[in-house]
Amino acid sequence: MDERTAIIALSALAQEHRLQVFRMLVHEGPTGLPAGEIAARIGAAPSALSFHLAHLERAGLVRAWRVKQQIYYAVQVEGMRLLLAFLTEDCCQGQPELCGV
Amino acid sequence: MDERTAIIALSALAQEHRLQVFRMLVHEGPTGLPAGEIAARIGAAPSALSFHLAHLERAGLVRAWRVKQQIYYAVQVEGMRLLLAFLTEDCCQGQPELCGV
DNA sequence: GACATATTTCAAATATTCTTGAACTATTGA
DNA sequence: TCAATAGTTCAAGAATATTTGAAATATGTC
Repeated sequence: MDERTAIIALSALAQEHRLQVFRMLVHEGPTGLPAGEIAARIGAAPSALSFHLAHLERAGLVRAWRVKQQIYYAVQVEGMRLLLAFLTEDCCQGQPELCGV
Repeated sequence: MDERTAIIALSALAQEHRLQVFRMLVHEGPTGLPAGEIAARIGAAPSALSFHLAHLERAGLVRAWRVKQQIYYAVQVEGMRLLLAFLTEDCCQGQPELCGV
């Protein structure tokens, strides 16, 4: 992961509604939830939610697929994993015992 | 960690200069670097850097201490650890094998 | 005390992000 | 084909965040 991508992912998570959505999807796992159900649970307008889901998807943190009229969203674990790895990369000049990560 | 705190930490990292500073400090480890050295390395104005360092400190991601006229900054690993734990909390309804984290 | 150095604070200007509501697209079922 | 359902897109306005430069603070040195 490069810095630009990491900022897209971090800014995707650094917003109240999107963080709630992300955590909801992390909790749900691979089954995912349809957009409308997510909007109802966090109490957001459909268009606002669509904006937020697009940000999370662009960041590689969630993926989407259609089932009949509904669009399901689920967490994309690989994206999360890459982000966490990027943040802890090269910790303490390669001597992680120094900082305990 | 609660949601509010997580958003402060994530938005601290979701900015080009601050992410550069954070990664620089992760790399340096507990020794840290003085504010002026950080500003010089990323090419930011002192007042802008001060603003960013304050954001990172408020987020609990770095800590600061004075040595003569200089103020040193170093990564605060516990803050980073708490954030990463928060993001992966309750993954897949407690069945992490479902999503491979 | 006077000056130099390192950094922070503040207010204004600028830039970016978020919300809203209306219009639009895609899919389904009668 | 028509109407209903589920979501998305768009443009405008509102809210937030960032940069800038000047002034202020804190510490150390002569």
